[in-house]
Amino acid sequence: MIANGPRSAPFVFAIDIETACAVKDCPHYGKAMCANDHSLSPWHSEITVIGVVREQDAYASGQPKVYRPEQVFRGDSDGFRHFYQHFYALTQLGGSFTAHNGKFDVLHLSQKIPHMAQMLLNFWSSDTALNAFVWTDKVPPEYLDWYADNKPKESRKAGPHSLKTLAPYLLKVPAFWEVEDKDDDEYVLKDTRYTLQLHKYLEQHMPADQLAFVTEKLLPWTKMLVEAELRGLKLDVAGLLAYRAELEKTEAELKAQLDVLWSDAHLAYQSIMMHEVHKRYELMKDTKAREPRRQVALSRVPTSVSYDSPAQMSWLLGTFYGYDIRSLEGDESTGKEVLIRLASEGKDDVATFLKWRKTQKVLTAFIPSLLALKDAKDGVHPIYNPMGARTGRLSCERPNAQQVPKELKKFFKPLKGKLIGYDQAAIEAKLIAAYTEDPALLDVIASGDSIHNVNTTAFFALDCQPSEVPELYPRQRKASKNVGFALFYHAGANRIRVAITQGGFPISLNDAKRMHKNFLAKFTTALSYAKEVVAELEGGGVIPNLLGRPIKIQNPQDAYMQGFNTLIQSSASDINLDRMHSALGALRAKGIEAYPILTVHDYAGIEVVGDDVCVRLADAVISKELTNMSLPTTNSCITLEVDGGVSDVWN
DNA sequence: TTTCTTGGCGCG
DNA sequence: AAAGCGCGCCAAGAAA
Repeated sequence: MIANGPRSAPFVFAIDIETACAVKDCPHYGKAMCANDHSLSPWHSEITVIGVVREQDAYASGQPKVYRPEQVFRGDSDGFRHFYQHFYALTQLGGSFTAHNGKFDVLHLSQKIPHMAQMLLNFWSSDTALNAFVWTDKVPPEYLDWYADNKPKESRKAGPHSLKTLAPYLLKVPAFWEVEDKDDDEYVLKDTRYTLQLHKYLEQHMPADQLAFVTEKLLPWTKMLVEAELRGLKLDVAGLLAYRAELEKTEAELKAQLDVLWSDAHLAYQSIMMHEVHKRYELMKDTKAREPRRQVALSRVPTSVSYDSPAQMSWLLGTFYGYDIRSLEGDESTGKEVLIRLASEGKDDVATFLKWRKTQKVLTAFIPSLLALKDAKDGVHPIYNPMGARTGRLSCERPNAQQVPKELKKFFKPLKGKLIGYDQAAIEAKLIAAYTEDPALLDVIASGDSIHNVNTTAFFALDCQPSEVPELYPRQRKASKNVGFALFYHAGANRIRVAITQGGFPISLNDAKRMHKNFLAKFTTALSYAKEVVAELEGGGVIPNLLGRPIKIQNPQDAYMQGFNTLIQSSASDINLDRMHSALGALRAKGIEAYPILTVHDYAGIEVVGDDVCVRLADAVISKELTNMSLPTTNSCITLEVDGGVSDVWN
């Protein structure tokens, strides 16, 4: 079965897999569409079907093939073996493969057939979804609307980079949608065949530089992400549970305090609700049925205000206690901004509520999902999506490693080795400086100072040196830091007002306007360059970012707010991935056992397995590679710097 | 009953 | 005319 003959001309075949929920006690067990997303996770799913299609050409005798690999649903225990043999034979003939979002297929296949993992990465040569995502010539919105309107009710919506959208639009094949039962030869083969056709189409129609960015950069980075997902991290479950117990105690105490502080509000709320029930039932014609139903409704009236409900809290704080819950933007809200202001005005109940919210957030949004997502060995496998953000940044889910609170990071550990992690220092400031060559900004970078210090002197009209700010005006600096880089991206005076006020310096809008002026005067060059970028993008232009990713704003009206930010954000993100990828390559070239395990926008985390000497060497290699790039400017260049080091846990 | 939207908030 | 940008997850409430 394994071909030994001479290699034929290189060719591309397509693969596609379907998966189903394999969690026995999940209501969606066995289904392709699982509301709990089990079918999307290799640690909770089974592969039901694999489709393989190669082009029918001179050297091909290959028919489209379908494999049913797993015993659970089909009883075909030889499926994986047959798939492997076919795959191997194709690669021997000179084949490499394409897929639509191949990260999904490669991840699942690698997890189920570990000995194929390296081979899958080696022979994955094209990805139609990545290509379509990067391609600046998008499917027009009118087509997307038409497509959404004609979608059968039960099907999932097809996104702009979905095969279901791209194949009909670009290849002019009949429209098709996702089906409930994907465990079907025709369905899989249609997807696989269209993927192959789409691959050909995109190779022919995409600009060469855009295609090259995917092939040379984005695809290799994406392969690194597959490795990170497969490896994952280990949860310190005992530590996490202990911490949860602590938090639960705190939460209960805070809630008890609030219940007392607000007992009159709870009573009032209950009586209002009851009153409404009575009113509703007075209108009911059928007087015989009325009473029993009224009693049921009354018994269901909540006895207290729910602290989880923004609407109810708005009633409690705004209506009942008469607090001014208008945000600085002018609209009513129970968000942090308002609460911090009220607390600083001496409202102790609000201060307690703020603490409760913070505790509640960690207790509900993070800890339970981490415990639910862990695999049998306490492993968690954050899944990255290189197409998840318009800017080219990664998004991340199940769990989202990008939003783990600082306090929980220490419960994430590398599987076996040490975690060597580094942040890119001030990458956003450096990129703005490199792009705009603003003298003031270049100065800040060259002197190793922070933009926040300069902002502080500008905002508060201080006459000290920026470097003296942390020493002399720490509180002002903290407030200024709240503004961050927003002003480079067209934030206004009101944003300054909110940020500085939140930082403990209540200021008027006029104060903020003066601060804004000071800022604009300080960085005129940067801002005028940003303006040029915006003008180009507003005209529908394409600008390559620092790594060659083509940047285009689909809706030109958005270019004013998004344009410059997109250029900077995408560059920062791409630099981080590029450096991390390079670090990994350098480690492996030295024979060091290393795994990519974390990436968070400007942070790269690599697990290294080995003795102390090995880890020290790895640390040197990593910090060298992560900074092994300079941002060129006309007269000099800006070097990268990183903060971090070796640790047993994240952080 | 399920699905979608909103407000809120964690992170960069 | 005025506007920081980019995500995912949770609970409540509305819509279906």
